[in-house]
Amino acid sequence: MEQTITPENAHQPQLTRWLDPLMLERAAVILKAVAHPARLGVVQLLDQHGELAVCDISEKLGIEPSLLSHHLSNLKLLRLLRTRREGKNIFYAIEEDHLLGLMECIGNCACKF
Amino acid sequence: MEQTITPENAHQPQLTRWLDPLMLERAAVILKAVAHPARLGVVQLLDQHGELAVCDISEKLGIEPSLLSHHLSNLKLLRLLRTRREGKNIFYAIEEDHLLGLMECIGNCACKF
DNA sequence: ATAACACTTGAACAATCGTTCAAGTGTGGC
DNA sequence: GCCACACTTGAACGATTGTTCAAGTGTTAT
Repeated sequence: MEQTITPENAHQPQLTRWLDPLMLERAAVILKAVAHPARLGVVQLLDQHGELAVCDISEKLGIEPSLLSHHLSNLKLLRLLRTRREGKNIFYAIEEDHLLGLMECIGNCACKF
Repeated sequence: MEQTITPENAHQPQLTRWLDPLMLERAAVILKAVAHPARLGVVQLLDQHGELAVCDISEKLGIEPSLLSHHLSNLKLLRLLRTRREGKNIFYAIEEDHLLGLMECIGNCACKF
């Protein structure tokens, strides 16, 4: 049932990269990992501050340390964030720079709704 | 527990857009909507072909029409896709162009894992 | 050694999502 | 009208996620 191509309905693909089924799986895993308001908030905060202790993130986002820790470990497990201990505190920062490109795009998308 | 800013650890935010809590919610909704291998596959196919009937997508992705229909209606509900009926067929196409920017970014991100 | 702080972990439960199936609507051909 | 095709819908149920709570580890200070 595909349309026949004529000059009027000709279509130019815009994606430069073709993702095979395995890549689609991986892409979905990464998207799911950030597809949560709290986790998006974390990424945004870390972009602003570069590095933050868990208690600071907890306070700024109004999320219980325990719940936040679960969210953070999700992101760390996928190597989207990294940690550094300094005394009693553990500082989180963005590890995967492509995350910011993603955030920028989703920002553009979300602002239209 | 925030770090004091000195020239050595100074940090430049990279995001140009600040998303408030409501926007973070919306962004998460959109991300969740695409965060599935089948739905990412649909977006990719539609970028390639411009417009496709459900039976074509079903065949190309190897997904049962019923399940595919559920996925498609998710995406349509959020106005990420649009439809057009022609005879017995219903053609789907990408409605929200920002989707492609998102796909491009997630492609870059996923290829590193 | 004890206590306080910062954070993590795991189990339990609730909430959401993905999939299947059976029944439904809309369209075109005979 | 009847049938076949293309697709949608809704209910059911399993699978995955999100959240809470109580108990745990590691660190510093006294």
